Amino acid sequence: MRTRDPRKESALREKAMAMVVKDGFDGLSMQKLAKAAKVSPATIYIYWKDRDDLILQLYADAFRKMSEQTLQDFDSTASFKEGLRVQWKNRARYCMENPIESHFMEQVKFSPLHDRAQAGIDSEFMRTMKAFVKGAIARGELVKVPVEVYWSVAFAPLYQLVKFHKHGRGMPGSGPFSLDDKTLNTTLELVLKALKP
Amino acid sequence: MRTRDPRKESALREKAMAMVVKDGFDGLSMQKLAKAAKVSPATIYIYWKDRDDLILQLYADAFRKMSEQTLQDFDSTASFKEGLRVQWKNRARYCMENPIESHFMEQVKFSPLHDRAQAGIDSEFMRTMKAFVKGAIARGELVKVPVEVYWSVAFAPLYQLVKFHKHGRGMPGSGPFSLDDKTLNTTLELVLKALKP
DNA sequence: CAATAATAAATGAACGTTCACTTATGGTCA
DNA sequence: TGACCATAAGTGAACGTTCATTTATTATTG
Repeated sequence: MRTRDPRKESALREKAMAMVVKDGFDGLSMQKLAKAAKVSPATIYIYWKDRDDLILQLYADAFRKMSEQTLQDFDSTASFKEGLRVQWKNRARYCMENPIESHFMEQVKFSPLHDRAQAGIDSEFMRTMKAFVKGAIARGELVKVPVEVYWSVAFAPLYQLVKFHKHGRGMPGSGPFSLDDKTLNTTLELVLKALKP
Repeated sequence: MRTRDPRKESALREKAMAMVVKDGFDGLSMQKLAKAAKVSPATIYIYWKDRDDLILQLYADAFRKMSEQTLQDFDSTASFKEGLRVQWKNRARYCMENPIESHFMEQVKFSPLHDRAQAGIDSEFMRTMKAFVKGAIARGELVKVPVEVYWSVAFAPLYQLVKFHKHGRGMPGSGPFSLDDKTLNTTLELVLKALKP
């Protein structure tokens, strides 16, 4: 029995995400992907059922990786402030170190595939995050608000900063922008201020 | 000389945005669009140069409308708090009253077309927003931070709430979610707290 | 009548996917 | 050890369909 060549699969994964990031989902054609990864179009269908299955699996794997890295060194018994700080640092680091993968995730998030992509994921991650919020509220370290309000205030600013960074510039008409530790901390402090009871 | 039928153009505009919202940019095919708007495919090319031109013009018009509505009743001499409140209310109202149009804008924003789409826009809107921020900082009503940090904290939470609302549910695994005035105000208060010096 | 709107039909290219086929390899038996 | 076989990996060319766009022609109106 012939064995699979793992380099083929990883080449396909890499090129597929790069194509989506560069040209959107329109830009991901199976034949162009095959050419970019130097395999036959038919080979893709050995690894994935079809185009959607490929995208969905790429998303699921990226999500798993992002989740793990975001909760690295996260101590659920620590204070809210410390917990959120760790999550911010980790998430920012993940985005910086895996720009294509994280950009790809964002593309899926804002596509009609997002529902199906999220559906196939058992989210330990989400459960941990929610427990963190509930605990912090119970201990009086966090203003008592619906979880959606919390999420919007706690993380949306971070995502926006990362988006500015990825784009290389800030507001339209502004000069170049690069997300450094100082900017990240400044923003985190504002968010912590907002969420303090 | 024969005159254009404005109903054809508006049908095309409406159906085009609806198709992008429903199925993403993959889903916007010129032939399907023609069928949906009950015109010949060739008719589309009377109104727009090509597919990209169509999308770019739809975006430019939507952006203009959004800008106008966001700054409706906005008084640049009022306090920062009141100014931001007006902007939030207006923006939220625009999104609620024009769900397809605003969703379409978001799709463009997260697509590779975004740069070209923004490039063709003379943004009076952005200039007003920036002047508002600068003035508020100068008057000591707003914490002194880079404009990107301000933007991330001041508006990203609003966009996230609208996204939850459009999606009809909050965090994955949570129940239904609907953005009401109370939730909007709660979040705005948190943001104002964050941005107060 | 001149000019433009609007169309039906057609264009070649690109799409996702499959088919018929070849190649490589771990296990089996000598 | 080495020949052989079953099995899955991998391929190039082709499938029918749909894509964006154009062409040739007709319809409408200032």
